[in-house]
Amino acid sequence: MTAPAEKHDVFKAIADPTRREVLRLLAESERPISEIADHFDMSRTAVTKHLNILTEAELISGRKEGREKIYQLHPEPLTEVKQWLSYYEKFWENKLSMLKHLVEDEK
Amino acid sequence: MTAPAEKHDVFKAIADPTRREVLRLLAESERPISEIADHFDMSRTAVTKHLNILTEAELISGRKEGREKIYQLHPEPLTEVKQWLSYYEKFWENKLSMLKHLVEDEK
DNA sequence: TAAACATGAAACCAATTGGTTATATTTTTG
DNA sequence: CAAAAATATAACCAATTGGTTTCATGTTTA
Repeated sequence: MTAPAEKHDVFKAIADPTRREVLRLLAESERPISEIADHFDMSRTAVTKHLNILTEAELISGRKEGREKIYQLHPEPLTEVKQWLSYYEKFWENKLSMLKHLVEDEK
Repeated sequence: MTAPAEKHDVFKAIADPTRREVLRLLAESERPISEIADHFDMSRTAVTKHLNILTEAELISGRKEGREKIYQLHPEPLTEVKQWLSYYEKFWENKLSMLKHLVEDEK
């Protein structure tokens, strides 16, 4: 009803350091595959597979432009991670407020 | 010099839905292995492996108490994910503020 | 103390992951 | 048009992942 049964969820997509680096590159600017691949010490084909996984998680999308395929960032799915994290923030916020008490007691 | 060369990084640790569920359970309260395992449709041994991975990421820790091993949550490493996310927040902040407006309108 | 309980550890397995090389297709460009 | 450029696709492979079953060990407890 809500999510379209995502094949690769965003948590798995960002689990790989290469894919996180791809996201960082595309945050700077959109890029064709070959330019992305140049940043890594692996084959273009391997990079393409990572791009496919990121695409399935809807974190990026590619459009064909002439003989190139240009990929761009779509950060929206990261909100799911942020929401998940927010549940745990209270645990370290408590420690912060405890710390705040300590600090205030010292005044 | 800083981090002790973590074998399993936190991004990989939270990539698995079973492990995220374990974290949620331990957020409620600390629990022995058998009680954690009762929540899943898999063997206790399989759950133990997930607990080991979470332990290596320092997201949980277990102490032996009699014949039980009690695990508890350590959410601190999640700050690494939060920091990573913060880099991308600027990209969706516009959309979030739109959402905030919607929520506030409902009050 | 014997049985039950909780865990640990080892061996094994299928599927997935992350990579490779080789070949084909489409699109410029000289 | 022929060659170069950019990508796509397929077949393959080793390592990792996520699970299993079996057996051993330490700890209560009846």
